[in-house]
Amino acid sequence: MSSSRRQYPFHLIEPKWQKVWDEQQAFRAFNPNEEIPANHPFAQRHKISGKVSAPQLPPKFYILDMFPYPSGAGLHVGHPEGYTATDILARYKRAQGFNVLHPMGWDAFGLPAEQYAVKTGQHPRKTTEENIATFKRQIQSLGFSYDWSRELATTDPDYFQWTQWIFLKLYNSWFNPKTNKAEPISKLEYPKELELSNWAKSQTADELLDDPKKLDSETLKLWNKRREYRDSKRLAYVSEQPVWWCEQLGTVLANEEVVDGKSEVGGFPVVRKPMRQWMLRITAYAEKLLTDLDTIDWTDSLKEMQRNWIGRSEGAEVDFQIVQRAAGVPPTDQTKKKSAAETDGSTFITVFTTRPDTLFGATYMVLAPEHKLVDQITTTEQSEAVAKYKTEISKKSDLERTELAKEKSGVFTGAFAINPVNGEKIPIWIADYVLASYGTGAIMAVPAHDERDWEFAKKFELKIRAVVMPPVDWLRKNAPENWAHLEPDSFTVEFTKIPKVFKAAFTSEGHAINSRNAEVSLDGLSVAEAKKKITAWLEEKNLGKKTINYKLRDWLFSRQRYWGEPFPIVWKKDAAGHLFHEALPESALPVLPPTLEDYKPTATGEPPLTRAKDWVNLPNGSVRETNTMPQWAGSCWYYLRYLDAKNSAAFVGSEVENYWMSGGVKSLNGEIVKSEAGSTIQRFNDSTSTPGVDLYVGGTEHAVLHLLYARFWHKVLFDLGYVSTPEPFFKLVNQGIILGEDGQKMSKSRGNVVNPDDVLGEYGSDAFRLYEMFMGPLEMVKPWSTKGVEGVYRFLGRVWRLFVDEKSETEFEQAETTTKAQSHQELLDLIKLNPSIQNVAATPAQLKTLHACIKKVTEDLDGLRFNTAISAMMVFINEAMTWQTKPLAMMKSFLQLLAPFAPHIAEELWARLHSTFGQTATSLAYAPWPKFDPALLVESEMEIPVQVNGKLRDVIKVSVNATQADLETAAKNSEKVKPFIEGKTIKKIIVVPKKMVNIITG
RNA sequence: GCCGGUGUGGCGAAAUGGCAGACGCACAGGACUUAAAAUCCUGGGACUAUAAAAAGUCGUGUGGGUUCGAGUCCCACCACCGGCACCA
Repeated sequence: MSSSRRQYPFHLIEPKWQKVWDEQQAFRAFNPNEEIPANHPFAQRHKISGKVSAPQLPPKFYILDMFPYPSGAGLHVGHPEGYTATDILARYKRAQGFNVLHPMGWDAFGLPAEQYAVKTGQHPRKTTEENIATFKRQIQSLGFSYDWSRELATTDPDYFQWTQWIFLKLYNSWFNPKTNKAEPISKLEYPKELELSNWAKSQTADELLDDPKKLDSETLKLWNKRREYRDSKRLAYVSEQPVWWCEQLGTVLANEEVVDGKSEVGGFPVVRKPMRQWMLRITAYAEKLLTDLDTIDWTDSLKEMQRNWIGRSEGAEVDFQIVQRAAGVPPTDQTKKKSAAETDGSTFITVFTTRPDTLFGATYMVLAPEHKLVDQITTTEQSEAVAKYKTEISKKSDLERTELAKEKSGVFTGAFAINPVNGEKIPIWIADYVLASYGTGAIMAVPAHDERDWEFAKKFELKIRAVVMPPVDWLRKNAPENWAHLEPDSFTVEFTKIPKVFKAAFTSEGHAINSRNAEVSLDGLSVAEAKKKITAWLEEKNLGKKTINYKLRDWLFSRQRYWGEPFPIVWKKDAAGHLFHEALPESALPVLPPTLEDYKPTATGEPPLTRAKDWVNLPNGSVRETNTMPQWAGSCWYYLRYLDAKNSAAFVGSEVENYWMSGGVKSLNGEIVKSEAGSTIQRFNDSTSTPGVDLYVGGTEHAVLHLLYARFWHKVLFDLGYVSTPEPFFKLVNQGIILGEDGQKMSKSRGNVVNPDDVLGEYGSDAFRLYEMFMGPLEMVKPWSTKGVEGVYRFLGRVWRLFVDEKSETEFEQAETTTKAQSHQELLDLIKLNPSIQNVAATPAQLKTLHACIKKVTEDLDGLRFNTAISAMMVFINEAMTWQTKPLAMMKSFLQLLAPFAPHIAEELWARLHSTFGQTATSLAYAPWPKFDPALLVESEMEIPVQVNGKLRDVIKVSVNATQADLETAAKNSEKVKPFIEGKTIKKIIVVPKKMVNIITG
């Protein structure tokens, strides 16, 4: 990099002020009833000190960054983009008088540290601590106003004991559909057949288990059944099911961590493998997670991503009776109803459809190859083909199964089902285009109105019947030849004339045709009407019911890793040898992981923790759970721990939680409103603070992972009464990624990675911060430009020279290169204030320039438009450069505007202004934000554009008080306008007061 | 395929329906300097015309529309970016 002349001594200024802020603890945020030192700038600004309760504190403002994973590579230029935005806002809100909470911490569990441990044997904790130290140094060198007293790392036992504590809450809760919220498992109601005898009720579980002789086998059986029932209801439960297993990573992964059939981390192949895993019942919250999106201020695209991920579909479940069964199984009585069918297990297949209106067009059925009824219904003749197909499918990766433009495949089972609306006997197939994991794993196929069913039916020559009326122009294109000539009238009324097979699937909406039986007719109804009618009929006949399905699956929560939170769970055996799990008591927290010599994952999927035999086997004979929690666990609630980071008695104190998340006492005065979706949200009477985190900034990569998981945990904690808001993050903004200088994504292989340390060394942190914000709108993707950094750096140089005496700066520079003995402060003291700054009154023009700038910067900060706020300050400086005399008060105001963006240079110049004029400087960080005076912005004259027929011809100067008539006259008299209106009739003159004049000629 | 977003000078970008291109970069010319760097001043959308100026025409992805007036609103497309994708 070029070693051009330094614009200003940022290398002395920046460390100086960072040290001052640190010594003052200037950015400590104070909790209710926390001791506020009288000499703290916050105390002085708000004239409070000592222990102050929530109502006496200023209003809260919680500004949060997505905390980083401290990788070995150190900070990249993308991190400070969001951090700078939040820091500017934090400083701005502090100046406005808010009690600002702006914390930072470390999402420190994770694979890289563990992989490094596998390679070198170095404990992941050591690697993690080193990386955190690097990250912290880099972040601190940027002068962010974090309250470091609240720093946390997810790997600290003091932290993760509460992560484990929250897991216990999940474990010990269930979702009560009657109250629509999570409740303690102790309140679970058991079905009648599982009720205990009075004697058994009087015993504790341990008593029963300790002395199996006390138990007759019936009681033991019942006890086990009750446990099974209870365990099946928990929000954290164990399930043996096919999960994503990644051989290379040696662990299972959540759906959200699998992208295109590969692991999101590392891009390794994943395969489906049935394993016993911990799951979290996020699906119970699908509806709340969806509807509550309406109550929070996120971007549409982000909300849409979450909506898509949750994937709500309304439709119906329909029961199809099986009429031909595998050899050796007697045919069932076709008149049997569902309830009877349930007990014999296999006479009905239930499908899910979003188009029950097309039920009359269902000409075959398809089951997923993994569907549990497949083997039972397959006929002897077809059993070989079915078995072969199933084997083929199981070998395929999911990527191969979902490959685009793949031809449909499938096999007939030999069995048939009865279409309940028309009694038709339809074949049952299995095919991999039906997914076992969605809906019921079975579909009714309506080839006339579904692309996939159409393709399948064409390939295997299955019956196709149209039951929805397409529009005429669609018919002209897609009806068979002998129908193509028909005129529109032929199609409108007589349904019998409609061709039953078209040349393609018609999937849009239309009126129903060919859809009636003796009891019900859908013919002529719209899709919506037909759905309603047929669903009602199905429900009446006990053949089906209205249903809602979600794409969202329960969250696979265990990993076969070392470097994660151990589960606070042990496994025990009862007297009959049944294995069951049990929660450790809260007093056993934190459950620390053992130290291992070998951190390697095992090929079998046995977690590495199983190697620590002494740790795993407890003296009482029980065995520890050896899986660990995923990295997302720690990030699900860190924003709550910041509120009360040192609390050893609770994950967060309730008074503290209420102040920061609900505005403390303000929430009591606030309005409780129902959202459209019916959930309760809190709004405050004053519009200044909002429920939850007021502003959360981070990358879009967390749109469906972290942000969905954290909302889920928060809602559980809300239901259980531990937090006071239903949503954690009120406003959320995604910063756009920063590309390399070549417009490509930054990567080592491209060699276009910009190292923040280099930029800081060359231009200083104020310039770096300013540039990150000046590049463009926060949310946009934008390429890095080193020349652009130089541009804002030059701007800071101009600011500096506006305030300091150039001669004295030359002396300073000479002193710096020659006399090494002087301290930094002594060197800085050589620089004197620019004599053109004087304690005089400002001219009206100067005031106007300043107040225009205050207005623009204030409004832009409120709208997070940092780039244009910086432009406004540049305009001010360009103008101020031309002034002979610069009024002191004005220059102070400008520094206050600059301070959130470039805090070091602003503090330095602020201190100089005060000392030079014999004033005492209080910290700029707490100086009240300047207010603009609209009266000063009013002009006496203004320039008005004059158009003729919409084309600009002149700009005239008129008095602001000019009437419409004045404007008309002035416009017509303009020398430049005259040639365009001479000899023409003026049809109309449009005058927009204070805006423009438009003359329309004939 | 579906959903969301974005298209404006050489580049990053700015514009409550009312002077398109603020601000910055790059570039060009000038001042200062032995010279360079740094700094300061000036210029600039394209095209036509001109010695120069004045002036004119066109111009915000494309094509329509609404309006006295459209980058901005409406309709139909195109391109790029992001997400989802055999979810019945």
